[in-house]
Amino acid sequence: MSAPLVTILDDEPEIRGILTEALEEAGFRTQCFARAREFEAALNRVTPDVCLVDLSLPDTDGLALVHRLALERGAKVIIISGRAQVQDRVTGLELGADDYITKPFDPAEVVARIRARLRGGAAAPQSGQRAEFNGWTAHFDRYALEDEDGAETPFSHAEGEVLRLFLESPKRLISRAQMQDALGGAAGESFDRAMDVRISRLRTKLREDPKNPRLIKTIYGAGYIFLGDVRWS
Amino acid sequence: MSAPLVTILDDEPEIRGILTEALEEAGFRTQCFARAREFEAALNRVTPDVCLVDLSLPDTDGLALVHRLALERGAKVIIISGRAQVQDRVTGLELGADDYITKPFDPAEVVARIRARLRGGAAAPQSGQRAEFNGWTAHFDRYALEDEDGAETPFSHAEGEVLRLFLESPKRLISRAQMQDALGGAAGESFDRAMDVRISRLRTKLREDPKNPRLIKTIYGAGYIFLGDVRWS
DNA sequence: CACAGCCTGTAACAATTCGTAAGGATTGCG
DNA sequence: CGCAATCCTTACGAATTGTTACAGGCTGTG
Repeated sequence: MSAPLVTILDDEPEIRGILTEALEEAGFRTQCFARAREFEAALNRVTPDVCLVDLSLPDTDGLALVHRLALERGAKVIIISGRAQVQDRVTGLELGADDYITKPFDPAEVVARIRARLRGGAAAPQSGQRAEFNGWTAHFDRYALEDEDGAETPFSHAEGEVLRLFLESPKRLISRAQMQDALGGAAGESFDRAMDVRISRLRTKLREDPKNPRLIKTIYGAGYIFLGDVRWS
Repeated sequence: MSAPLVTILDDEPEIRGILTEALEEAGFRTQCFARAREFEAALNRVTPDVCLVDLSLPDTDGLALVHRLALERGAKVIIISGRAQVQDRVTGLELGADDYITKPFDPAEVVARIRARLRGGAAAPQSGQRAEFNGWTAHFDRYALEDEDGAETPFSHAEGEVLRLFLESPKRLISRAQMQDALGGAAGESFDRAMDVRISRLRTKLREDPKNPRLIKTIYGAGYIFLGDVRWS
C-alpha cells in the first residue's frame, strides 16, 4: 500500500508549487495539472484518492467537472476557490464536493482537511473474501459463484480479477485503461480483445442476456459500469 | 428510513435556535444540548448521524470530547468554533473532526457541509445519480431515461454527456463552444455536425417535436438552452 | 418581400469500438 | 509425454459514433 495520491488542478503555477511541497512533505504522492482536459485524460490511467480542484479554470466549467468527478468516478473532491461567497460554497458542496477551501489558504489546513477526507471515506474500498450482490454470492476464497438456489459455478483467476474489480467499485465507470492497469496488462493492442473475452466469459457465468445486460454494462467508448448492490463480508 | 439525526452541542441558546431552525427546515431531526455532560448521557440512548460541537464549552474540554466521539463512537463530528486560527483548525481536524466551521457562520453552509458528510460516509447508501425533469427521470448510473409511465429507454454515453451538460445548467444559454469544451471535442470544423447529431438523437429519445421543441431549444447563432425544472437526487 | 449567405437538422454512409466463437500457446499434473 | 485447464490471439459480425451531403430555416440588406 503506497502513499495516497492527491491530484492538484490549478492554473496558477505558484499555487501548484506551494501545494505540492506541502503535500509531499506530509507524505502524499502528488500529480499536477494546469488544464481540465489534461486532468481528465489522466483520469483514464490513475485513480486519485483526493482531487484538489480550482474552480476558476480557463478552459472549462469547474463545477461541472466536480459533479462528474464526484458522482461518476466516486472520487473525493476538495474545491479550492477564490470565490468566498456562501452561495458559491453551498452550490459547490451540493454538486458533490466533499470540502470547500477559500483562497488564501494555509497549506497546513489543506493537509489536515485531506487527511480528514481520507479517514472518513470509502476511498479505500473494502475487500474481503465474500461478496453478495443481487442474489449472487462471490466466494473469492474458493473461486466460485453461488446461485440464489445455492448452486455453485467455479470461476477462474482471470475472471475473478475482473469480478473483484467490479465489486470493489460498483456503479462507477471503470475505463478500459484502468482495467488494463488493474489486471497487470502489459499494454498491447490486442490486450483489449483479451479483456473483452474475460468479460464475455464472466457475463455468461452471471447468466447475462447479451442484448440487455443487467449487471455488467458496457459504455461504448468509455468503459464498463457494474450495477448491482454489493455487500462485502 | 427516518430523517438523519443531528445533535447540536453549544452553550449559547441563540446559536442553538438558529441551527435547529435551519436544520429542521432542511429536513433533519435535531437534538440540542447545552452541556457536554447531558450530551454524553444522551449518547447511551441515541446514535446521531452527525454531531455539531462547539469547542468553547464551560464544563469540559471540547477537543477531548471530539476525540472520544470520533474515535470511540465513529460518529461524524463537525466543530463549530469561534477560534479561527489555522492552528486551531488543524488540531481540531487531526483529533478526528470531519469538518471545522468558524463563527460567524451561515446556516445554509452548515446544512451543505452536513449533507456532504452524510454523503461521503457509510451513512449514505450508494446514492444513485439521477435527475428528474418534466416527467422524465435520467438515470446516469444505468444510462437510461425513464418515462412518466416507468418505461425506460437506454441512452448512449455520447448522448448522456449532452444530457448531463443540459441538466447541470438548465434555463441557461449554453454556447456551442462551451459544449464542444465539455464534450472533450478536439476542435474540428466537422465537430459542429457531430454535436448536432448528438442533440438530434437525444431529441428523438425525449420525443421532442422537431418543429416545436419543448425541452431543448436552439438559439440560432448562439447555442442551446434547456428548459425544464431539474431536480438532482 | 425577395434574395443571398450563413446556421442548423437529419438521413445515409464510413470509421471506430466492442462481443464472441474458434483455434493455438502456455502451464500444471500425472 | 499426454492430457486437461486456462488464457491469449485471431477473425468476423454487431453496435455505436463521427462524417458527409443535402434540405430547410433564420437573418440582414436592399
